[in-house]
Order: sequence, then C-alpha cells, then structure tokens
Amino acid sequence: MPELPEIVCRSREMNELLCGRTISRVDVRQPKCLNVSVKAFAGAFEGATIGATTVRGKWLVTETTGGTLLINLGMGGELLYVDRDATPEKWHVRFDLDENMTLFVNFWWFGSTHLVPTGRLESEGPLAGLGPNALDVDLKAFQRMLNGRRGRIKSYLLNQRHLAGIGNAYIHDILFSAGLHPLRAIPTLSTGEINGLHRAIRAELERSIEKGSASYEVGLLGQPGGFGASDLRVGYREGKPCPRCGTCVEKIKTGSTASYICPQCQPLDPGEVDEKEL
DNA sequence: CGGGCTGTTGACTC
DNA sequence: AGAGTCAACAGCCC
Repeated sequence: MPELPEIVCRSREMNELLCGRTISRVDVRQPKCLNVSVKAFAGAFEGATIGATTVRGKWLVTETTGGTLLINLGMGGELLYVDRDATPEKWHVRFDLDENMTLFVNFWWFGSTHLVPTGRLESEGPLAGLGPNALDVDLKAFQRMLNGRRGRIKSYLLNQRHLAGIGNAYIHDILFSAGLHPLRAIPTLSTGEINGLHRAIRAELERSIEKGSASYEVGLLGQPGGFGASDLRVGYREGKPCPRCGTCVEKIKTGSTASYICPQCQPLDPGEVDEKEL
C-alpha cells in the first residue's frame, strides 16, 4: 500500500518524466474516483501543461496550467508511464501526453484523482485539514503535538490529520524501533520515548525512500522498489524471531488494524493502560 | 467455490 | 477528542 516513501519516489519520477509535458486528452473509465464531473475534469486538464509534483502525506500534488491534480493511490494503486501502443488492460484514468506517451492511473481499491482550482489546496479538497508530512516535523513540533493528547499512539500516528504519510505498513517497524507497543497511551510516554519515536519515524521512512520504496510497489516505468521483505524488522514477520532479542514476533489485533510486534521489546505494561488515561 | 483478509479515506455515531 | 463502525470495491489465499 503506498505510503509516504512510495509517494516520495513517485513524485520524483513524475518530476523527471512528466514535468513540462502537455496533456492532449483525458479519459476516465471510473467517474466515481473523481471529485467533479468527467467533463469538468477533462476540460480542466486537456491542453494543460504539467508542472512540479509535490507530496502531501499519501497524496501526489501535481500543478498544471489547468488546475492542481491530486492523486491518491489508495491501496495498491499504480501509475504507469508508457508509449500509447503499450496501453495496459486495466486503467481508470488516462492522460495522453505529447510524443505519443500516456500516463495511466490504475486503482486497486479506494483510489481517487481530484481537480482542485489552483491556489485553493489549503481551503478545499482532501488536503484541507491534513497534518504536516511526517518527515517535515521537527522534534520540538512533535513534542508539542503529543502534549496533552490522549488515546493510543498507533491510532494517533495513523491519523492523517495529525501527521501525514504514515500507514499500516511502516508503522510496525516504526513502533518496534521506538520500543513502543501500539496500544500505549500517549500520556504514559516518557520524553525519551517520544524522542525515540520521532527518530524512528524519520529513520524508518527514509530507509525505504533511499532504496526506492517498497518492492511490492512499482514506479511509473514499471520498476519495483528495492525495499523488500528482508528490510522489515517485525512487520509481516509473524512467528519469526525478533531481530533484537529473538522472541517470536506476534500478530495482534489493535482496533480495526493488525499489528506486528515483539512482545518482549514492545511491552504494554498493565500499569500503564489505566482506563482513566485513555 | 466461497469466505475471510487486506487496510485508505471520509462520514457518521456515541 | 477519541474510539468504533461502515461503505466504497479487487484480488489473493486456503
């Protein structure tokens, strides 16, 4: 599932491959994934020139002369940049460009492509109310964010209104690196634990970005990332030994999501789950 | 063959 | 504010 590292890598590819190109034609097979009518969407982007692409959490933000294009790949969505003759079987939105090239957008689940008028990103659309990118928050700001918060650390980190870009794939190794159980109540976190968590967020996300993002996702040219199963510490490693202490990694239910943890390195002290703290 | 699992976002409720 | 639930809908696995 694309999270911040994947989006960062896709944005780099879009800047390399798409910046400066002109959109000649837009086609939509699944109007549901748009926020406006097909006519309005195509009307805005046909004839437009593509500018820079930036990242807001799990959203790709592409400026064009016809408005801002927002792409959310949901779970397992893909972008494909190919010659028109190599049109894939499955696609939901296509942008035909100059030089016979096309950008195909294919969703697995829950993906969307939005048109937002230039300059209104912060006031309307899905980016309004989104928290800062997880990699853009310094330690002081992170400490302030958590100050006075209640609830559990995992659900806080996954909430895109707080921090944008962390999803249920990278969270496992982030919490493991910080030595935190996903259900730890935020008020029970020590200053040292908060500092370690801040460091872990940066380190784990950047580790994947450096390797070109997750290997189960592919880039605009169809190339897989270099961050694979052997790079994971506890995530999706149920029954395998913890890399730090050798204890069996467990898969547990944490609310509506699953979590992979080392029960030894990420203890949930019963004294610390006092219901009054939640 | 079928049902459970996967896990994003936003809306909604308590 | 936070936690829970649901709905959107594809494909894999057993």
